[in-house]
Amino acid sequence: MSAIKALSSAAPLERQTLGDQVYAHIRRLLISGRLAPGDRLSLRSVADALGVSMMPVREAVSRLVADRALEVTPNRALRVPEMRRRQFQDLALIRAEIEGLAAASAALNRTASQVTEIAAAEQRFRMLSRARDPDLVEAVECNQAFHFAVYEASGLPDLVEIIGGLWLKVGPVINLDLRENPERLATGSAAPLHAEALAAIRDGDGERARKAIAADIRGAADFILSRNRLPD
Amino acid sequence: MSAIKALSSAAPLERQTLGDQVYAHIRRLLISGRLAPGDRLSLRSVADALGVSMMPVREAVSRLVADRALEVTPNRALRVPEMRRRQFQDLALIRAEIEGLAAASAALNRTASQVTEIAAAEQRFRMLSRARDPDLVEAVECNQAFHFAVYEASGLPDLVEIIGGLWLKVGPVINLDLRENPERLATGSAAPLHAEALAAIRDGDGERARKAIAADIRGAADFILSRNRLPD
DNA sequence: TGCCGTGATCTGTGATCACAGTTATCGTCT
DNA sequence: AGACGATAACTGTGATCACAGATCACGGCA
Repeated sequence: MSAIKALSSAAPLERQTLGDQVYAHIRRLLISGRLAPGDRLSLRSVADALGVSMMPVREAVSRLVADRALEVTPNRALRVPEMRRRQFQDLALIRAEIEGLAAASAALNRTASQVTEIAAAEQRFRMLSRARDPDLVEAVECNQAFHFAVYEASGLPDLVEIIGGLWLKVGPVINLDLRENPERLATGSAAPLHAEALAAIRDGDGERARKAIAADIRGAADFILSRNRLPD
Repeated sequence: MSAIKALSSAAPLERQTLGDQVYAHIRRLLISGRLAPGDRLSLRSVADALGVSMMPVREAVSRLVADRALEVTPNRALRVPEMRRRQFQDLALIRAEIEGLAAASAALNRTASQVTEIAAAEQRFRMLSRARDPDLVEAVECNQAFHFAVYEASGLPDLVEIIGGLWLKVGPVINLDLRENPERLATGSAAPLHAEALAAIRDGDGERARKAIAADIRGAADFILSRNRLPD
């Protein structure tokens, strides 16, 4: 009996179906901006590219369509949705509020190890934004790592999931912009606001953390809106 | 050419696939509480019950699983997730903030016709909560209609969608509770808080609307938590 | 040269089959 | 009678086939 106990105790074992893997793959492509608004896909081409059958792709795509991260037009065309200017503004407002809530909650509920993790992510991003010729893909990933380190520290997994859905929508726009305006990394106010958020979370000051994260989100959104690359 | 113009102007034509219909069907069952936490389903039984093949059900279920409205256990069992006490508390906090934001936004952005629609929904709910032997299913639907009339008036469809996902999670718990404690309809503070929210939205007072909706949500959640029917 | 019909090709959607793994049932043995 | 074990039924997952509808390119008519 002890052998069985030993096995069962070491088996969290959440299985990864092929559909889950395909979902994670396309999701990464979207958040990192490698799939840009307007890009078209097809179930069969994705299936061939990933070396799987059409079924797991269908499962993954149906989830992404439900998330509004992809859309199926009435013409049966599958593509990354275009984001209208108005919608991008609205999403920035929503994100500032929701991610601000997560940051405030993180300041109140974070554990010590979470603080060190956030600090490490903040340092990585700061170093990268000061580098002479920063790797943009890495910068995007570092920014994401910092933000979600904060959000995870909120202790509200349902909230983190909602934020993940929001990033899935704005990811293509934000990262496509960063790729075209790399100077924003150095000149933007992201790095100091991250440092401010980290300090607030360390001090347990919820309102200060909320304001820092909200300002970070609004700053990036305002920059992109000023470049006016969005339709409408 | 004028004939073509006449045709194209009258064709929004968003098609409803079978998968969409099955999704909407199961979603209604969940939000109205007819599928309770712990209930088990199977793809084939649902397909047979709805008279369709297994495929549309798979598509609908995969979306609901992504929404955490259903779960597939490692044993390949498909069921409505149990909600832990802590998660329900967290969701109430999140809902108060997010739905409060929607209410505040509604107070600032609502149109005249939206105000009349909200007022109509408020009146229907008030009448029903005062009735001697109220139809519980209808009461649940009226409550939902009022809340979403408010949220729609925010002019933020992305926010409404997020709230829909939250209701999908808490729906089974809330409506199961209401079914077992029908007296809460009359004794609870839902009706006056709805009236307060309506008045605030009519006056364009965002903060008052936010507080009223947040209080409504917290009131219902506190009642359910006091009944202590949730595990953990 | 410009426009429109037409067929080949590709699209997502739905149905059916195959399979490995689990659960439940029933018969058998002690 | 009670516990065990084999077998049958059922589970979600994945692959393959079928189909209606849409797109695109090519060719013929004006």
